[in-house]
Amino acid sequence: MTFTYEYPRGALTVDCVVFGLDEEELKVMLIQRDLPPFEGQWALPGGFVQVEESLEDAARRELQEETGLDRVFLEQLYTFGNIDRDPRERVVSVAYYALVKLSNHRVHAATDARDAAWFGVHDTPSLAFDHAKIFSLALERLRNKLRYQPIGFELLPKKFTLSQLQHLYEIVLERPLDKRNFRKRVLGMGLLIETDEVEQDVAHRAARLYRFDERKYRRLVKAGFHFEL
Amino acid sequence: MTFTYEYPRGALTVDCVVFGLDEEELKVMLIQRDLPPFEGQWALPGGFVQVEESLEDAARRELQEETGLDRVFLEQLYTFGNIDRDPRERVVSVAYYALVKLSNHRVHAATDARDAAWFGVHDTPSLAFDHAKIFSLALERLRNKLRYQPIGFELLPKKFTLSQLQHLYEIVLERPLDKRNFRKRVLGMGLLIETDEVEQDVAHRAARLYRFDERKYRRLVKAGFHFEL
DNA sequence: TCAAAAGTGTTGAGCGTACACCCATGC
DNA sequence: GCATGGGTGTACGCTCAACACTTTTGA
Repeated sequence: MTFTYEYPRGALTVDCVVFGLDEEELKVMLIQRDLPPFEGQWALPGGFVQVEESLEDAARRELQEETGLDRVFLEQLYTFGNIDRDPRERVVSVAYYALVKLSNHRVHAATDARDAAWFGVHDTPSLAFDHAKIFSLALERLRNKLRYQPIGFELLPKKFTLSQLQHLYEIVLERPLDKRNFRKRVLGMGLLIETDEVEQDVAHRAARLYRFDERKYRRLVKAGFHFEL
Repeated sequence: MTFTYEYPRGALTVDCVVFGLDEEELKVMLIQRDLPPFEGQWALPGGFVQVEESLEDAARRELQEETGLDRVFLEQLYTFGNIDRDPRERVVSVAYYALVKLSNHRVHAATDARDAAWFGVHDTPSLAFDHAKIFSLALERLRNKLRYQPIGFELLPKKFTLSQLQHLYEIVLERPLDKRNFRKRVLGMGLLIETDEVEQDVAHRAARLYRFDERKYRRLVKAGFHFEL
């Protein structure tokens, strides 16, 4: 079966830059292509948008199919449409970036490690197509957005310590932060709920666990509040 | 002549939200459609992306063809890909927003006023497709971006008074600003070049004209500076 | 001389930043 | 008891916001 049009049409794809946070590093999920072009090279997960699915649905489907990731934070990044970005034909790609709680998903990546793996963001292999450009834009966006939107919590488990949160910011922004000032600011916003639990199995004083108060955040935003850290 | 593919392909369009600044108001350029669907309704300028042109080229070409605008500031906004956004078939649209110096372009809009016209952003007619959504996202983006990037100058003539600049900010942000604080901040950044000219033909004391120092701004950005107002 | 907008400084409050020590826990 | 990170308060400087009058020019 074929489909015929009066004018030539380019193909449309989605590509996803998936970020996860290791203990010590910000990571990105890459897959190893097993079809030409760029066979054997690493690339961002992604693929063709089907004609009866929305862009975001396509991104989620591809993530699911290629990496096993599901129900992640996903936001549109930019659309790449240079003529020669794919050697085969004209392909326009809508890029998304995703944030995942790596601890939840570590297993998937490991079991399927032959063709999907996490790389430190400073330690990526050379990428197929213009994926290096997409990746670097995503990283820049993440750094900017982290400062004025509470998206960092998407990278942490539901319950986390203030130190974990601080390390997240230090790792992504690549600069040290003062502990007392950080805690003052973050607690001062009133968006963290103190749980009655503490860390387990640590060889020192156990830290208190907090949750992000999503409901309260939404309410405050409607009232004109804007997060900043 | 026809073009045949193995899988069905959606169409790809660009749409442009063009902003201009009147003396008193922020305006948006709309065109009146003279083909179905939505014949006779107002819509954003835009059209199909050709297979051998980049997305930005397509946006510039459509702007030129439909509104006569040329060499404007243009930046990608977002890509809209819901399945039913076009009643005919699947159409994905890459939206751009543009900023123009309205004084330079007022003539074009006027001479071609049957099918292209400026509307106050609070006084727009109902729009075809999902263009109302695109427009409102563009407006939101403009308001945010104005605060931390020097894009406002794109809406003013090359040489402008500090009052014009302040009014621009007041109109777009929709709140009054203190004159002395505004001048202090904006001059304090050192990005305005004082010319030796003043306003002409005003019925009161003529204000000094300034230019934005684009070269210096670029240099500062490379050194880590970030504009904020 | 009047109208209309240009231009100009100071002060107080609140915020961000820098900084060091004791505490709790597990080994 | 010691190593490891958890948790806490203060003081200073700077930036931001509030605020009113004089000057220039053309009509």
